[in-house]
Amino acid sequence: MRVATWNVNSIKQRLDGVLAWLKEREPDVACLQETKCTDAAFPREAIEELGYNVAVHGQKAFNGVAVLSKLRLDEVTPRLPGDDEDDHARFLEVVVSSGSRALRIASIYLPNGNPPGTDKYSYKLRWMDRLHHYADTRMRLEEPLVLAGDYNVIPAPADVYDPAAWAGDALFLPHTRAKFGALLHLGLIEAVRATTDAEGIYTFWDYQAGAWQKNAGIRIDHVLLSPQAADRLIAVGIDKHVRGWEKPSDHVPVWIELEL
DNA sequence: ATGGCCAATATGATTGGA
Repeated sequence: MRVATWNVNSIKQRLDGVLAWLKEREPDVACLQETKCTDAAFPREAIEELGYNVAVHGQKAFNGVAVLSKLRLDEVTPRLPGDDEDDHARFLEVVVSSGSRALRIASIYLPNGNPPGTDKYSYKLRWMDRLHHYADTRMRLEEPLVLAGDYNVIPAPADVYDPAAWAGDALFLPHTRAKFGALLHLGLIEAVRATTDAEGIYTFWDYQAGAWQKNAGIRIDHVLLSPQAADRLIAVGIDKHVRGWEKPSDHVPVWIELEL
C-alpha cells in the first residue's frame, strides 16, 4: 500500500498538477494540506473520477486538509483533540480498509509559528503538545499508524540547505526540534530517516530568491510510522520532479510503500 | 551583491505562508 503526503498550496490552483501526479504515482492514500478552500468548494468530483474516496476538512482561504483514498474510509475524524477553541482546519484522521488490511492515517498541517516570540509561535508549540498527546493515545493501540503531513519542522541541520540562515526561524528553533524529537521518542519512526542519513534531501523550496534553481530547500514534510507500520516499510520516496512542473506548489509529495 | 513569490480576499493592499 502506498501512502503519500503533499502540501498543495491551494487545491483549486493545483488541481491539474494533483490529478497528473495521482495518475503518475498512483498512491492508495494521499494526505493533502493547505487546500485553502471550504468543503463545499473542494473539487472532489475530478478526484473521485480517478477512483478515490475523498474526505475533506477545510475552511475559507487558509489551512485545510484532505485525505484521498482508493480504499474504503471506515472512519473520518476531523480536528486534533485538546482545544475546542482552535478553529484552524489542520488535522484529519481516517481509518482505511480493504479486506484484512486496515490502517489508521492522519493528514497533518502543523502551524508555521513564525515569527518566534509571538502568539503564533506559542500556538505552534501548544499544537505540538496536543499532537504529542494524540500520538501517545494512538500508539497505545499498537496498530499500524501513519502520521503524514507538513510538520513545519526542520529536524536537523542535514535537512536544510543553509542552517545558519534558518537558525532563528520557528521551523528550526531548538524548542521546535525538541518537541518533534519528543514525538519520535514515543516510538514513532520517521520514514526518510529510517532509510537514509543522507544530507540535502528536501521537500520544500521557497518561491522566492530562486530557491528551487539553487536547490536551497528544507525538509519539513514527514511521514511518521508506528512500529507496526514501520515493520512493513518497503520503500520511501520524494517526488522532487513535481517542483519543476508548471504552476508548482512550493512543497513536493513524500510517499511510503507498506507491505499491507 | 542583492533580491527575487504566490494565493486568497468583497480584491488592487493586506495577510499568511516558510
